[in-house]
Amino acid sequence: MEQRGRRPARISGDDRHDAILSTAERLLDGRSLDDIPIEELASGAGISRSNFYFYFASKDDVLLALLDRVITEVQHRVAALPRDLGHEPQAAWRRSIGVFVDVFSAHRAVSVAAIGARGRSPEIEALWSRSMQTWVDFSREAIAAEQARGAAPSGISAGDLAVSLNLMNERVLVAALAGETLAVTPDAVLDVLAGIWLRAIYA
Amino acid sequence: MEQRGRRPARISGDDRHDAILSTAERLLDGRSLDDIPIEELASGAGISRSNFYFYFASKDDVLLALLDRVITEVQHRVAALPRDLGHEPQAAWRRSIGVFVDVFSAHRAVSVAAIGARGRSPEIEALWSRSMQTWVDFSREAIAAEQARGAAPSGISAGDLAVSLNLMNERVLVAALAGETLAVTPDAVLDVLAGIWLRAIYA
DNA sequence: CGAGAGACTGGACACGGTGTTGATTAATTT
DNA sequence: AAATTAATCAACACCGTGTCCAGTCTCTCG
Repeated sequence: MEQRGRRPARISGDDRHDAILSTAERLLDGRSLDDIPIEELASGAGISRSNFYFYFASKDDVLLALLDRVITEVQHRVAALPRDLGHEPQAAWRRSIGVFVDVFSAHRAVSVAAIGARGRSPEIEALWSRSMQTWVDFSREAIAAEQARGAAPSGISAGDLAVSLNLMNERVLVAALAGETLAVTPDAVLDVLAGIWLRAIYA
Repeated sequence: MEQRGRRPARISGDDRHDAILSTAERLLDGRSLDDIPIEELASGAGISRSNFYFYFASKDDVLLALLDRVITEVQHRVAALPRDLGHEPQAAWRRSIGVFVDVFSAHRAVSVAAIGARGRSPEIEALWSRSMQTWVDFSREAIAAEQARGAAPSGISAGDLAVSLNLMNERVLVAALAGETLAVTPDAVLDVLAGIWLRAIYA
């Protein structure tokens, strides 16, 4: 997602780009993106407000880049997971869910901000739902396989289960990370989610 | 509601108030609140933009009023539910969930907009989480009772289960109502949610 | 070394939306 | 008919975004 037309040696351009990103991630800790004027992102990165637009088209564009990093990390770790559940399905499910909990927890501010920005930014919405789609597909196939081999009952379709459980994960995790009043405590999240998944899938 | 006739000096005021509300609900069908300028709410209600502020402090204030109506309706119907599950617990759970699905589906646009506005409006956030709290309390106690009488296993705490399942309902329902690409079809929502609740609670 | 190319700045500006003020009109009470 | 109060609107001040551009700094290469 980079268009590099900048042959010349000066590297500082990329530095600035990254400086904006890290400034954003830092400021995002404690404030919502709406409350952060572009001026502040720029000055935090040591450049002027006008020059900000040389690197990003908007604040949401910055958040998009930030989210992209996080999602890439998740995808890598998900891809490294075995496609079938092995002989210890319960532990395998737990490990899968653990990937999300781990990565999103490690980027708390970005995750929370990105979910909040879904409503106003089509790009963020698109990136997010594209990723969700792959995770849902992954889950659906695994559930279907368990149902096919008779290990799981088929009262609820694998597709509906996969969608609902993934949406639950999203919401429960964000609530915990955002410190909402109604949330599971962060260190219990994995246990609770994994527990519900197993019960919902194997009944 | 009373005070019909010629007595009250301020008939038109209340009319305007309501006109704004219904204009908002109408416009909300298809557009997000951000995309609706106050000017349009005002003109839809037959008044000038400035005069809008005589009735509401902001757009979010309108949405708050709208949401309040919906939540009041839910609370009434929830309150009418028997506090214990009777001799047909499964049907009782399904009925409870059905209340939410029914009411929020009947006010699709408002529900979706309100959830989206939680991020920026503390009042909406407060109203919503206050309501969520009562539903979570309701569920938690019912689950705890089932666990106490040995009908449900206690591997996951009643509190965590109640929070997670309610958050799942919120997310899955909104996804369906908003027509997100990743969603359960609206008429399957109740079956799927009830199915997962029962499995998660009774394992 | 000095010229040319980016990178970068600061300031001006148009725009769109929000929220406020104060004067004004209309309805009602006394 | 005077006083009161509700309702209304036009005009204004404000804020953040995004655009533009003329000018400056600094690196690199011929």
